[in-house]
Amino acid sequence: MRIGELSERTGTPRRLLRYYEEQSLIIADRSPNGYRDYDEFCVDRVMQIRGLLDAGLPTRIIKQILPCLNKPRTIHFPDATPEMLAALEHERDRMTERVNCLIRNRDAIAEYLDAVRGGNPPSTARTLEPAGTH
Amino acid sequence: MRIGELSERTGTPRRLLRYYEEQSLIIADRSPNGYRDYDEFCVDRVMQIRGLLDAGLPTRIIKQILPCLNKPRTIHFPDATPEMLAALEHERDRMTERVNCLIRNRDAIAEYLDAVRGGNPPSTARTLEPAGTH
DNA sequence: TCGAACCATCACATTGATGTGAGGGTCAAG
DNA sequence: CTTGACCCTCACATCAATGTGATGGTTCGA
Repeated sequence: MRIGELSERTGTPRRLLRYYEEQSLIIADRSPNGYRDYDEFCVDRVMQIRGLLDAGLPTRIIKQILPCLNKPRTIHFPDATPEMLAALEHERDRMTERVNCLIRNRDAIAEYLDAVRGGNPPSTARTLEPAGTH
Repeated sequence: MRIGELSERTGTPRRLLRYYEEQSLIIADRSPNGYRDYDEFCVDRVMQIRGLLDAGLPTRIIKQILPCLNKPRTIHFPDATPEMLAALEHERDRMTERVNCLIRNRDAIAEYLDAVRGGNPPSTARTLEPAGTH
């Protein structure tokens, strides 16, 4: 499929698809005329990239992570250097922190909304502390 | 406390503390000499801001959210317009999506790491789909 | 009184993720 | 053959979150 279709199917501007390619997040074959030719698989891939970006990960990290998230990853383990594994562990922990922080604050918002709309103010004030971002 | 101490205690560059103030995320009194004078409470506040920023929320949104997250929020409900409540709901849902996406991908990384280090490859390949970011 | 260590504002630079447009090929349908 | 809808590659603009430095005021201890 060409870039226009991928763009429509993923809701992603063409500009960004080219950008993701430039950042080595996706690869595209080229038709003889030079047009990008995307695999069907790219649809999921792009959605995943957008999700990770939206979750706050930079492309640099996503590029590292993606190879481990490939669907048939049972087959070939990429060349996993110790440094790379350490980086992954670190990123996993950062993501956990992020999740906790997000959940805490989201719940606070939800609680506030419930209180405002339910008419009964929350009984106990809750203290919020974001995860330490060292 | 002055900006230096707040900077140290929160691990945040002074530049950013001034920036957060410019974005109306924190407020500082001024000493007669013009120095910023921060309340003790600002320490938590700044940590929270950093957590939210790190979680991917822009300052514009954080500014909207923060008033609802104040500790003694049992006392005075801010002027909650319907539009504001709707915005909060929307943001709450976005945060939920974000959380789900992060968890999915984090678990995939964790599973990969476990597999690599445990020596036994994962038995079932899992398909990952990020939350639709409309 | 002088210097070190604070603080202030202002302003320009950078980085990552994007927007936008110019200038120019490809190709199918009319 | 021409037109419209694609595609290409630059390349510059923007926006938010930061870095960095210039220039100068305040405070305090040696």
